[in-house]
Amino acid sequence: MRPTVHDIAAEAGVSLATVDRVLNARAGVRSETRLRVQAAVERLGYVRDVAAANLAKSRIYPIRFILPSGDNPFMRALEAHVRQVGNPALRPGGLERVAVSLDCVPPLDAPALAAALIKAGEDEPAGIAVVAVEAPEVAAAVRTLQARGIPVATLVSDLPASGRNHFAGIDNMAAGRTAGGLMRRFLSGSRGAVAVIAGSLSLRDHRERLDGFAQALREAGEGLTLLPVLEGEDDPAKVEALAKRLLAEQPDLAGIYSLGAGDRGLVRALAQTKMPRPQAVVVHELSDHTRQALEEGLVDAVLAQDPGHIARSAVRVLRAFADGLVFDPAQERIRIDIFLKDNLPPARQALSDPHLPTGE
Amino acid sequence: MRPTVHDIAAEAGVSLATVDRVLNARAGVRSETRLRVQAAVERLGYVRDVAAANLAKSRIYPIRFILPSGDNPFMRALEAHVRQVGNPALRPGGLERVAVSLDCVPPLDAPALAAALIKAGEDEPAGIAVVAVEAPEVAAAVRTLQARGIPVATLVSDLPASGRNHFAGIDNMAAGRTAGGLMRRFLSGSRGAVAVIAGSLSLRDHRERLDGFAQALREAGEGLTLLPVLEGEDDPAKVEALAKRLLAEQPDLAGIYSLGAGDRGLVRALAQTKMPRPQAVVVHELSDHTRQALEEGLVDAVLAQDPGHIARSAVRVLRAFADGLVFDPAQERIRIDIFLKDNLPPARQALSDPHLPTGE
DNA sequence: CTGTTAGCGCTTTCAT
DNA sequence: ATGAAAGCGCTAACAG
Repeated sequence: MRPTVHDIAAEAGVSLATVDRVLNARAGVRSETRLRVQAAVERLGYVRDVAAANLAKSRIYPIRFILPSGDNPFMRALEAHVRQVGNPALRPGGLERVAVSLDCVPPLDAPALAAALIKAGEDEPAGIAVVAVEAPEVAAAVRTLQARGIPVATLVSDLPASGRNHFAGIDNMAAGRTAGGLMRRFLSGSRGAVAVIAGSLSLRDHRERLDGFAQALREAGEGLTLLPVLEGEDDPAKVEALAKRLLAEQPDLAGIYSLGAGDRGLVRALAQTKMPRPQAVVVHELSDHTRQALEEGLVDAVLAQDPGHIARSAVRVLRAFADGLVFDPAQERIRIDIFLKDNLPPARQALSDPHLPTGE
Repeated sequence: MRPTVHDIAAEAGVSLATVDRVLNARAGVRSETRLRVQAAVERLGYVRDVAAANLAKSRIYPIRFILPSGDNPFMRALEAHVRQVGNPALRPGGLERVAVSLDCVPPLDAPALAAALIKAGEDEPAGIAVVAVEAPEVAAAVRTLQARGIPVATLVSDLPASGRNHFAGIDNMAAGRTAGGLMRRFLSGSRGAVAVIAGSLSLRDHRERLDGFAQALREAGEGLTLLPVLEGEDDPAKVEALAKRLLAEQPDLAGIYSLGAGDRGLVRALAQTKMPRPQAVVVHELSDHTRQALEEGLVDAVLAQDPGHIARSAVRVLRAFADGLVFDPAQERIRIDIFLKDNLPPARQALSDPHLPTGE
């Protein structure tokens, strides 16, 4: 059996309450006593049972998520996962004692986001997770929250200047480089123009992907020229218009890298065009549309990040920060997933059947 | 507040003990009473607090892992992660109440594996996780365990015929297809021979990868011919010898797919050869050697599965089976990771610093 | 500064 | 067939 507070109380010759005070670094213990307790902890190799502690505290962790509204499929998938993480009926035994609430604000609207952050902090949640827009007022809001002792994690798009506690998302520079590397190999030897369609360069993730991609393509040094970036504001209609023009007016178009959302529009343009299609098309995030486009060969690779992992990870990490505990960075690293036609995951999975207890 | 057993006892007009009996499907409750309790559960939307239940039961889950011994770097990495999952000091608040023990048996030795399985089942563990070898005696051992009520999960290499409760590993057929798809694109247009180096075809994962690869290459229909499979027994020295012969005697060698272990040998052969190197080399699993080979351009892509994820997932799933609980299949799906030079994860990460509690 | 005591939500004797 | 009461490991009043 693992040692308990009782064991270390006995070992140190003090009461439970004193042990608890030392363990939780509360004031009001003579330093000599504290040392005795700490020695006992060391000697017995005591490790706190966090589940029991939380039970005793009746502690629940209120965690607020702030996501962009709108019909970006990735964000809607993230929202669905966030709601699921917060539902105890859906994950008994899992991430417990968390009360998740969720707020959506219009995308790309920094003042609205900053206001939502401040409001989210008002009732002292255990942590706040937010898809950031890179703007001074947002960074200021994050700093204000942290000053009030509320841990903040950015999701998907980072805001390092704010000093946020954690970023749950992929390394977007690496993602851009990966896209560039794939494009180069898919285009091996051929010459031509490569287009990039972004959502908005005021999103840090989009800027970083662009930088990484440009870098990888430059290194290629081959006959590939990078066209000026197009911004489609993650809007399928705008992206479609941009892509149509591109296909019509750029006869030597060899590749397209779509690093934001709105791929529905791109896919439509590709499906309808009468011009020869570019040899390599790389997009971001798995959705019904991109999945189908991959299967049909309209798209050659999808770079993705797992929204379920992001939601769970954000909760775990914020909880760890709230409690002053360690977490495992390897487990919380969000992978850059590369999907080809051949390794597409099954479309959608529900919870496993409950395995009835033996006896029924 | 979520309803507790007290609430449902009051609602149903019975005592705590009776509620507990119904909740745990234990005998000795009149069916009329049972119905009353179940109705109360429904009405109040009661969900059991698993953490509290485990605390009350003082339950710990003894889980046994059986892995192949030897110097296969992937298996050693898996072993390291398994040991970490079982160490409460390393993951406070995480996967708690699990006592992991680990046993290694010689690779590819079915009788030894079967014996180890039977032995592992002797003291009634909560679950057993095993890297399977496909052999009748192993399947029989697994069935014996299950007949005794012990859930079994296979890791990495599956054994579906045994009726194991769960498989924690990638879809190896899809992995093979993915390798084939990459190879085709990397070789776009060129003609030549493609070699496959496996470990042993008595490992189901190796056979499945081979099948998927062959299938993808056939579909390609281009000028690529698949050479007869080589078996290197996952041994670097043997793999090196095979690869050297291949490089020397196959002048039109366009690609190599190494789907087992022993890649150290392959990398050495590639580094030392004076012949032109094949245009595309795809291997499995990230290790110091394959990572470096990727960075140096000796290898073009690494397919991988995350050993940390496999270890954690196996424990979560076995625990869910032991308790008759649901789990989230999407969370437990092991991804086929594709690593290129550009999206290599950082080499190694330790636990995050403990965030000291406020007040100290 | 330190100790006693009553619970957190659930399970488990032991009575009835 | 059902209930009362103690206790899992920890925290939180409230006394001293």
